[in-house]
Amino acid sequence: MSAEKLETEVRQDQIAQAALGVIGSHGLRALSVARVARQVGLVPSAIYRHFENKDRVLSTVLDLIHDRLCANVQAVCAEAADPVEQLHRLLTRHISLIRENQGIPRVIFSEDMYAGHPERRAKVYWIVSDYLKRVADLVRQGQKSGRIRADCDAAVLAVMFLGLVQPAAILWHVSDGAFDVTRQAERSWRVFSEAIRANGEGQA
Amino acid sequence: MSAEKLETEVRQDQIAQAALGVIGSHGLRALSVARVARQVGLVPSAIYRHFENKDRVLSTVLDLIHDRLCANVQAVCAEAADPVEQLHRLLTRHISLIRENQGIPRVIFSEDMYAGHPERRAKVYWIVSDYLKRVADLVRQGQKSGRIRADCDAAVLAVMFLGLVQPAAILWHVSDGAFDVTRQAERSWRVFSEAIRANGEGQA
DNA sequence: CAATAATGTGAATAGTCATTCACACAAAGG
DNA sequence: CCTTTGTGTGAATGACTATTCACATTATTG
Repeated sequence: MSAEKLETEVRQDQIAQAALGVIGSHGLRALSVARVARQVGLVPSAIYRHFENKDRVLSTVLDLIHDRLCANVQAVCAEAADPVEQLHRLLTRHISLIRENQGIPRVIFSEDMYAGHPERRAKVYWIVSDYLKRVADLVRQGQKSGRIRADCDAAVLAVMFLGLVQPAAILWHVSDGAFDVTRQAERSWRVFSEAIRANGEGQA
Repeated sequence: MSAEKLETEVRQDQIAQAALGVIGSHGLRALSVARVARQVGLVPSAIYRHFENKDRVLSTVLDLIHDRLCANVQAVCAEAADPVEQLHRLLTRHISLIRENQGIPRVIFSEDMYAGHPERRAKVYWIVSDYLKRVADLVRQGQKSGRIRADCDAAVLAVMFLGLVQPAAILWHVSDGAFDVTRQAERSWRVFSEAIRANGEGQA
């Protein structure tokens, strides 16, 4: 019984998404070539028609993650004009993203991803740095327009912003969904947004 | 060539520490029984004289982590009386701890640790929750004594507190030490401590 | 001092996994 | 129509890993 023949680009996409899915539901350790193949409806050896090896699959998964993170930043830029509102929306979007796709934090935080692979470690670092840079840009815009206090380094605030989601996300998946990420995010956003608002600005 | 004979309790300790060390420097995936044995100066099969199986070793590693986290909380309670100062010191200690022992965040955040092991997942959740509960207790004391604003849930602030270190720690190890955790922690602590201080309190 | 229990050793086993290879089939282009 | 190229298959291989077992050695206890 042979699977339908599809173009290599389609398969590469399917495989990367399947891999991210497997990581999300079963962890990086469970990511075997056989498992990904089964998910896509292929036989293990077929994977090698589309990828040189497992490393390349993981590399493509990283690209996928990068794309999704960037898409969120672009989306909030289009949705709102006020930088503080953009950050708020980004927080919400970020939470939705990792809620729907647990594989993302798992890939980023799992050192097994890059232990012994300096290039991959560098790639992960680049993805996170790139995301932080974009967040910092939003902050800087807010500082320029006078909505965010200017006496704080934008980069520092960007990392803090990430800190609003990260422990909550981890608690959420360690607790197997019991921890209320959304509530935590809302409440901590209130504290954070008050803290970064420029003096004289009222609170929403 | 036979290794020195030591009591099982000593060996258990050595093995757990060696395991944490291996995870810290090479990741959870590299944690094989053989590697831990070599680190301790034993032969793989000797591990089974002291542990039923690999799972038990990992369970003991979790106990080790729990002990160290609790030790930090107790230490800052002894060092300072002011809750805000206690939190500040805890932040510093936490950073030192994970800097010296990268295995700790790796074990906690690596879902491979507990994927498919519900009891272990529960144990990790318990460790994190217990730590958060202790941090929240510090916050609550600060609220009672009027040093920390009372209009925020202590548990929410505790998670935020964890958020001050966590992304920084990850950036630090993904960047292979290039990211300046200490600087990030100091600056974000400034923002955070101002944000949680009760109105009318001056800033240090 | 003898006996017993605890600890360490090396070889063997069984399982999993990534990767390779020879072959099958289908579409595209000459 | 036939050849080439791209995609899919199943079997085989080699590496690595956790775990077990029969045996050796050392410490402890009566």
